Amino acid sequence: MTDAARTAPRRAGRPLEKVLSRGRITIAALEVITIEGYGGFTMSSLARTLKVAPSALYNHVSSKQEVLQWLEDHVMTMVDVSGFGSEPWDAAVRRWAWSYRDVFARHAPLVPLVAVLPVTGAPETLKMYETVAVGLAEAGVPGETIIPAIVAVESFIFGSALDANAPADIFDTGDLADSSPTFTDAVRSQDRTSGAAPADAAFRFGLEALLAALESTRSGPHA
Amino acid sequence: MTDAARTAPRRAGRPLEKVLSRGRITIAALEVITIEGYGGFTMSSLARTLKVAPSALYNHVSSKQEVLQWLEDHVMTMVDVSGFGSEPWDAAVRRWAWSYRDVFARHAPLVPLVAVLPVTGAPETLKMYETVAVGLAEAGVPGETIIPAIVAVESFIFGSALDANAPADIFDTGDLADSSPTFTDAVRSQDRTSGAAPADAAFRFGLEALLAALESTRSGPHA
DNA sequence: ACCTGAACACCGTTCAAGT
DNA sequence: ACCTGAACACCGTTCAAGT
Repeated sequence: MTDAARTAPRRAGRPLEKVLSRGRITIAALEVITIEGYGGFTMSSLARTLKVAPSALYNHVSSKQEVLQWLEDHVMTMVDVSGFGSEPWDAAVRRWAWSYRDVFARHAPLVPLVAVLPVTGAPETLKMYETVAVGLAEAGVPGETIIPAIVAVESFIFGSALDANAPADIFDTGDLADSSPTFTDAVRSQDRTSGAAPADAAFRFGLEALLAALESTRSGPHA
Repeated sequence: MTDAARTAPRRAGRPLEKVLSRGRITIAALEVITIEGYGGFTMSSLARTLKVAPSALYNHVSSKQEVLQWLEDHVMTMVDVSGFGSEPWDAAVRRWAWSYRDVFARHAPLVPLVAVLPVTGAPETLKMYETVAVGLAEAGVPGETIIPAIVAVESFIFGSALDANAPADIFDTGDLADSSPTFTDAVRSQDRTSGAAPADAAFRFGLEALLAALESTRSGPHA
């Protein structure tokens, strides 16, 4: 008999795991949001999915905010870090950054929360940071530059995730076109390389700029 | 007698402007938020400041969201674009970007709204874009690059504005330090040039990266 | 045309009472 | 230890009734 089984004995017929736990609550939250969107995500709808009274949730969670923080950490596992250790450093960063942006474009309401998410309570997020930090260190990015670089890329990603949700006509100047001729012209002639969405062209521009800056900080004969 | 006066006659003793108008509602909203913060900003508190019943607001505004969009456009006037036309292009972009980030760091809850703010209803925002677009065009940035460049810089600014509100210990790994040695090391050795806040070091890194990318797109013998 | 006051349909959260 | 049901203190928004 294991220690765990001895300290937590259970009657036969009962489920092996508690109905309400961080894990179960988190995936229920993801389920609600996938089906009903963030607008339909309430403590009530979450409780309904878990077949429990709303008040029961508060035996396991201190607030809706905390559920969202759990969800945020979970969503981080969907970000693709597989390039680190298997591809050249810049390809790995590209893969990571694009998937990071795509994931949070689908979870835009979580973006503002990231600024308040301490890594202590977000183990998956920390795991991602560690992978990226190792990747940059092995690429020869100096130690004191790694955090500013990660934060800069991440800030760009979060802003771009919000921007990815902008309607296509957000820059249509309408009847104000006369007062903003240069901007209106720029909108008309904007780069649409390979039919990419405007948000994608901007993301590529910024990401490549950040990659070039990273490249210029590298030292030594690294891969 | 002016046309305006003829078409809008008023009795003596009445205020020259209506009590409730986009302008008045906007500055009342700013007042509430400055004093009570975004958490204290409700249609009720807004109405109280304007000495009016909450329901009265709906004769002038379709939703709280719309008030926030008006506010967002107003906040844009606080961004410093004075460098364009008076400084070298890169200094002008630097001044603009830093002040843009600072303004929205103080108004972080408005950040997610920007993705849904059409320039048609945001004349001040459009004015800012026009100034920046002219600045970049005169600097020799090609027309098709101007929009992607502005969007990239802006996305970086919005993400950085959120990041500027992060607590100082957000990257403290605590008892998870063992499982993330490289990241923990990087946090310990991060660049603190001239005692700048971590968020500032990251912002500088990213902004200079974007400026370098802009520089490399310039053509011709421009200032 | 624009205001008031009452009402509606929600929220997130708390807490006594049960098992 | 953890659940239920009722309650609380709010929200944003609508609408009939007034002027």
